Amino acid sequence: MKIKYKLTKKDNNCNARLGVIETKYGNYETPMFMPVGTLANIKTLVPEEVKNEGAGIILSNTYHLWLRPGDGIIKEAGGLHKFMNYDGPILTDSGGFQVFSLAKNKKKDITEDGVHFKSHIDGSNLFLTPEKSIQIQNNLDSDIAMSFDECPPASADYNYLKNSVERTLRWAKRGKMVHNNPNQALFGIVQGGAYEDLRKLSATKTVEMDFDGYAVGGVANDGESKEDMYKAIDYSIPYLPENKIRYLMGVGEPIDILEGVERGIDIFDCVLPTRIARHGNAFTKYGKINLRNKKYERDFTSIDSECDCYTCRNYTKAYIRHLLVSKEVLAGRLLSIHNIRFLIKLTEDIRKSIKNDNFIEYKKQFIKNYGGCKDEIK
RNA sequence: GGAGGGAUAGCGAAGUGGCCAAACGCGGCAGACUGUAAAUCUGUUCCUUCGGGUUCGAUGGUUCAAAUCCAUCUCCCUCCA
Repeated sequence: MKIKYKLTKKDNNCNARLGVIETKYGNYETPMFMPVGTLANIKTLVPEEVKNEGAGIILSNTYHLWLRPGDGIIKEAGGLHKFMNYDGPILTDSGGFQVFSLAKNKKKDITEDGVHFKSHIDGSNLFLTPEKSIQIQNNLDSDIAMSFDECPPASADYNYLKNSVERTLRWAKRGKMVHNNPNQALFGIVQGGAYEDLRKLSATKTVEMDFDGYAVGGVANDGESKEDMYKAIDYSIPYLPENKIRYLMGVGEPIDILEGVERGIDIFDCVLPTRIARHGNAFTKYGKINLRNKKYERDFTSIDSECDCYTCRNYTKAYIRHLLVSKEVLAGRLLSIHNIRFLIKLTEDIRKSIKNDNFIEYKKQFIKNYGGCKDEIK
């Protein structure tokens, strides 16, 4: 069955909203954070561990799985869910972002037909098109497929963006035309940088094609300012229908999630919680902390005494620091569990606050704690 | 007893008259990370009141100038008796 979205409540003071995503795996409330498992795994974790922290939809990636092991193999395995043992909803990114992130500073050729670029694995020539991306995602049999878009750098100028937006619209149409998996939702992606007219153009034209959901893309890229990112959302949201999911791609800083929710975003994904975990950092309500720091050497308390994650219930900062300093993989695992839980708990609290009509107050309080008084976490 | 080799910053290790406060690696300390080429990358690591000060086993010497040359001493390693 294809996922369905139901809007259940709109906030009185801003664009924040509550919703439910109905799937064959169960119902999931939004706003929601989706952990990223690019290569058919949430790095260092097994599905049970991700689910135990409250995860619903997770992400995986067309480009990476196309190259390795190959979407054909995953199809043979019975689809991505079976292949990776995740019996929950999976959203697959289209590969558009990889063209941007992998081929950055390298040879790539974006044509009307598609994108020629080089494999990050062996340098071989690759050609990805909107149709190909949809076909791969069909083979993966994800629950939500994303349109193949161009994700231009934040530094792109107006003219470049305009052409890019128009091409991405044509790509979206082509992808939609070949998409024929009745159990798979297909989302369109709004581009246009921080320009109001381009976002409007991209959003209205994408919505005209009638996708199952809409994403705001091209944000949080290389040195983009926060203001531009918020503008990108503000300029897109007014043109998106209320009864469809709105997805802010790639965003996962706690404050950005709050800003996104306030502007009307429903779902988020980000590599940040798992990446910074492997690099020794933990989210806390007082900001990010680096567990490798010497000050935690004899800190025999958990990362956050109020956190209900597996890691905080069982391990101390001193222990995690020891694992980090010793380069033990368990450190990255324990921190990934905590960080994923932190963002999921954040969205749970956000939902609660919207239910209680005090989202703006909740957001204000969260931001006041976060960033300010890091030492309180000790 | 004899012959040779060696001692360099927390550790390992380059350097063998000036460009040396001394490469590089490790260790230490810190930072970055937003649709994952990331269990990665970057910075920093003698002291300093940022003017400078004190270093290359120790002491003395040669020289305008010494981690680098000479002398003596201390310790370590290898080989021969």
